[in-house]
Amino acid sequence: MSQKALAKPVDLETLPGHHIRRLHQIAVAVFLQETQGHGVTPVQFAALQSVANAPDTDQRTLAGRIGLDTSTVAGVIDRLEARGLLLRKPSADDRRVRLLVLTDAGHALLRVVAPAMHNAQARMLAPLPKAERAEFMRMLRTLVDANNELSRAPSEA
Amino acid sequence: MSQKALAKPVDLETLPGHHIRRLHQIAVAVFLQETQGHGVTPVQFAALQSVANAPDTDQRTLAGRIGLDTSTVAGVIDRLEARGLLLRKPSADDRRVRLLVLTDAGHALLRVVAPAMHNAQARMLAPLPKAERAEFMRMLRTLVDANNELSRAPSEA
DNA sequence: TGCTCATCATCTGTTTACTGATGATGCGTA
DNA sequence: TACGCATCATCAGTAAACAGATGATGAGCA
Repeated sequence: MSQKALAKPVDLETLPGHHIRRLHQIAVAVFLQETQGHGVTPVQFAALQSVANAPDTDQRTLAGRIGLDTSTVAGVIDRLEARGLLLRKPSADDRRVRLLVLTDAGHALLRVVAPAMHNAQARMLAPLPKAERAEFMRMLRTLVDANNELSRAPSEA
Repeated sequence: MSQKALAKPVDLETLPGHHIRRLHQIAVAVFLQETQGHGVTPVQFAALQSVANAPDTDQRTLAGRIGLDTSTVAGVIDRLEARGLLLRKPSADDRRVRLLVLTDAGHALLRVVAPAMHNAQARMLAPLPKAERAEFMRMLRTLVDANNELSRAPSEA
């Protein structure tokens, strides 16, 4: 009876969270492999592309669009600005705000990286039979949308 | 013609990697919410549970089991050891190796946290109709298994 | 036996990602 | 107009996650 109670074994393989973490690691690895040489991370790409799609947005809005904390965005933008890919312009309307715009170098980089990025996305889903890929994406979207408000920077509709 | 070429717009919503990143953020947030007060992260839980399942494993093997870099494991174990949840014992056979074992406190914590962790997993998949949850898990597993060797610390079979 | 090579753990440095706090500014209302 | 509160960006601190390098040890082979 001096035997201490041991924790019940739990198979990590049965836990969704565990696989989601692993898949995220893999997604990042594939992205970096395909875009290697350009020195862009998935998050940096998302930030650049989002600013390209909608110039002159403030950092808070960008954070909402790509699903990041504003403090995380600050760091990401710091690095992109340091590399001359994007600019922070003061806003004429509100002196708290800094509006984001791509530089020519930023646009050029996006154009070069885009095909590699699309390859990465394709490679990631390739192990699923073609018919199941859309299904997987649909479920992924369902889960993200439904739980959206749980992360600190919920994507705004 | 002085017009510089702009990057083609890309909808981030169509990119698997983007949603996978978001879902991972959500999974972590739900886990922390459910286990709040115990101060355990998902990765720390995985490390503890894995050592509980198989005591006396070295850090390299643990890294493989939970899909982490050995350098990442070093940090995770540092924090768990500092909290007295686990011990690094020198191995009698090989002086390079440090074998991991849970302390009583480690076992106790696992027992307390396990139900909360299971709640978190259930909540995460709840937005999918019951019938689709197993399907989602199956696809997840397919993708992770197929791309396993891409991450730095591939899980060993 | 001694050399080379592999292996285990660790360290440094970078990027994401969060919490919680702070400074500067804007805005509504008393 | 002035006060209080909200908002935008940022900072400090902590935790994952990687790459690449190093130190200590083990193991096979000449």
